[in-house]
Amino acid sequence: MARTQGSHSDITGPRIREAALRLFAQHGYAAVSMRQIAKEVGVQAGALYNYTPDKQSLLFSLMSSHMEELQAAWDAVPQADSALERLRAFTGFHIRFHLERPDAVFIAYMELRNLTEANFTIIESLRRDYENGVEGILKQGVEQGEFAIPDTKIATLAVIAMLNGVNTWYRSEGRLSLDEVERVYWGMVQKAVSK
Amino acid sequence: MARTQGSHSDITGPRIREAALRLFAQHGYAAVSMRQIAKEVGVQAGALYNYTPDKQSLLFSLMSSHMEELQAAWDAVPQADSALERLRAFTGFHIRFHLERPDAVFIAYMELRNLTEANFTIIESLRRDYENGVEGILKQGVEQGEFAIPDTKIATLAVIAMLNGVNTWYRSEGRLSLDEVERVYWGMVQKAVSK
DNA sequence: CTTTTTTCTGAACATCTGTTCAGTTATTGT
DNA sequence: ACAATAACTGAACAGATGTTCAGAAAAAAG
Repeated sequence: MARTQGSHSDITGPRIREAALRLFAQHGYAAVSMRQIAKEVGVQAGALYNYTPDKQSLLFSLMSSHMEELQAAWDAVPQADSALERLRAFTGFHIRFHLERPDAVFIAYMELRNLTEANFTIIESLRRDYENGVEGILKQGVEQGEFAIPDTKIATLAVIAMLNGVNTWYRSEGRLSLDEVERVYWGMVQKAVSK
Repeated sequence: MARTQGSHSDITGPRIREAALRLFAQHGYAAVSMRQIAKEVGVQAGALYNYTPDKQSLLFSLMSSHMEELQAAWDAVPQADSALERLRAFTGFHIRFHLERPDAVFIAYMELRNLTEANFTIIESLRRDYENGVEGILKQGVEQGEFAIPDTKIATLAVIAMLNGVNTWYRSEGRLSLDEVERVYWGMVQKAVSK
């Protein structure tokens, strides 16, 4: 056998990325073989190499796509004038964006150590850009006298870490709605940075 | 060759655990081979099996030891009367304990997916015990009217997630001392749960 | 219908994987 | 000094690993 019925790169390509994303998130990059990914897609392992030069590039591509989508989505959110309102918007955005992509988020945080040095540098830079955006809000709030923050860098990381935590426990069938989760977290974030 | 000069289980045993801990944290459980661990210790791979029945047991042992030490250390901290003071003590304890064992902490959070189902259940149970202790403080604070928390379960996870974040950026040679880090985080935690 | 291009198979590659175990040496006990 | 035990080696095992590639079949283009 060779080319199969209905095969098309527009279909197989995305399916490979979806399978890799799910499997990497579930078992870890190192624990997942190219043959497992191929099997999930219904294809032989060799066929994957029409879509990625190697396994490492596949991981990097998934991570950089995620980080760029994150940044682009946040850039698209209209910014209010007051720092408080901007921070509230960020809290909601971050929670919702991350809950929509648990696998990608998981990989972006857990598989950094499996990137080559060059690829790691790139992903880290993207992450810093995103963090700097948040720190900008906190700095603005301090300047305008809205926030009381001894160290905006730490506060940035603390806020993000706190919000990321939602991914470890939230289940859509659970006790709380997305709106309620957002409200509870916003309450804590808002108080944490206030005077 | 066979038994080597100066070999002793009291020495080799701990060295295997240390090597495994560092390597698992650095590259991930699945990415580290028994031969790599053995090489680090200066021994052949077969010798490891005098100290662990298999690789999975080694991982589980490292994780459960960490969780039990964590719980024991927290139990040993004298508890104040007021919830506010207990929460302050917890904040300091948690930050310091975690910063002293970055590798063990990393593994305990990242390698859950590489545990067998039975082992996962045990580790999860230990983690819940620890979390319940924190939630107890928050509940007490709410009852005594010291704290304003709409959902103590979420707040517990949020506080822990925020504090865990310190491990991702803190460096002992860095800008801030441990005391300063503790003070900054306590400021945020305290405000986040207050009225 | 014929040609070209795209997509995939299936086998092969060298190397690595966790684990077992008979045999060998160092240490400990008598 | 010798016997018993503890600690380790080195080879072997069956199978999995990432990656390459000639060839074959389906789809698209002419």
